[in-house]
Amino acid sequence: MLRQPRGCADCPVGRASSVGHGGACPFIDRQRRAGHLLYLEGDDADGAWFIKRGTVALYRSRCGDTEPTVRAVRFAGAFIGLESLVRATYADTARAVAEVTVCGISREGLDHWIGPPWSPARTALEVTLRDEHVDRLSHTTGHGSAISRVAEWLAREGPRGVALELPRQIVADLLGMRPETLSRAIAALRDRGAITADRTQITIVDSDLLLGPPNA
Amino acid sequence: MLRQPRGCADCPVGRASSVGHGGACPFIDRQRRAGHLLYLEGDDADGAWFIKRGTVALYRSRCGDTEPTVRAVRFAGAFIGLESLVRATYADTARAVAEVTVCGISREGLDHWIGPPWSPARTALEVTLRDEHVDRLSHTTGHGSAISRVAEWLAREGPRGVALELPRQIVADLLGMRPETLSRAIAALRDRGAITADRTQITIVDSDLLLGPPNA
DNA sequence: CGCCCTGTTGACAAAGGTCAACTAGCGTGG
DNA sequence: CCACGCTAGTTGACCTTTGTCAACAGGGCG
Repeated sequence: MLRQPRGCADCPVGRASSVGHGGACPFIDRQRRAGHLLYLEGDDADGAWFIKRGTVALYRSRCGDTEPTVRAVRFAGAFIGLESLVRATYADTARAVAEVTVCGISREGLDHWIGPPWSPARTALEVTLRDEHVDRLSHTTGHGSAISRVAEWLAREGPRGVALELPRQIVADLLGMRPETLSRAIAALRDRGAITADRTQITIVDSDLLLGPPNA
Repeated sequence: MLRQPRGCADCPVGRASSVGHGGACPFIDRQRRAGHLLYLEGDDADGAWFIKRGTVALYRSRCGDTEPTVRAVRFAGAFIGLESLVRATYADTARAVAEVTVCGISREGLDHWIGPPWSPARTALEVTLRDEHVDRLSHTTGHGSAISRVAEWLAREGPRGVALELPRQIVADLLGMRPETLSRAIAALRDRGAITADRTQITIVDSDLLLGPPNA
């Protein structure tokens, strides 16, 4: 049996690993200083962390253009990097806000720890992680003009046909704007030649023009 | 063995329930018409659904004041109401956007299906659901003035001491505003007498004044 | 002790919210 | 089957809010 750091029997991860009842926790704890970069958005998602002490900020950049903004903060008791289970790359950049203690595990270790594929809990976890991820994409937090948010959303959801089915009121809510503003943004993209749109459907004509010129 | 609807062997939930290998899926499928209310924010969270066909919109109201807005949309293959595992009440109102087929399960059934407490996958799922929920609270999507968003955030996070530890830049990102705007909002709340604040810490003086008069 | 970084304050501009009028499409009922 | 009315969406005008740019101040760390 591995020597476990003190307190692991009280830690949710330790408990789930039967620490104190003959089990060994596969997570390895480390100290990181304030500002330490845990992982970078877009890097290979090769592991996850459990935060034992301290605070971690999750940054995400919008479409690669501007500098990333904080999309969430994680405190002691949270996991970060769990997208390793369902994605090839990290969805965020994780940085320690203050000094932290994090317990890390490799992707393989995580895969093994979580248990067999198609167990109910793992299935629910994976579906939740995937949904959470696409939510975040829509939810480009206010930053960016209404037109660019609509354009990014269309570029992402258009191919899946979603734009055709959802009422404008719901789309406006998702993008954090008023129906009137959405209508104007759609009109602007139509004038730009990127889409054709009437009040019942939207078709992407030119993907380059969609995201291309915010300055036109 | 229960009779399973066709296609359950291909459904993630069915697979996780070993349908086709002697298992029975505890979820029961139902048809619901467009606009059907599946559950209401604040109601007892007494079960979850898996969306087999169609689209469901999740609405959430801000602090009870205005009418709810759509915070997310769930498509076929998603779960809704999984917060039954970690919360006493539903966090959102779920409404069918178009005609849907949803497979429902009671809270007890879900608890049993997900497997024993303190299994690794269930632990990770529960932590993820809880974090997702608090994220959503911060993430009051743009709607509402800067001052009211800051006030709600302070009212929620202040007691936990979070406001004291996070740098303003991060708080501003979380609330979807610029640091300058955050600073002005804090100054306005200080002038209102709701808080005392200098550049290193914030103390709530009068909770009523915080959320109370948006018209003052 | 001084520099740098974070936060604050001010003035201005622009983006988006609000209110109102109008139109198209759809469902309902005669 | 057609007409009516309702709801969702569009467009216009105006105004508030917030973002932007710039200068400044306080605190912490070297």
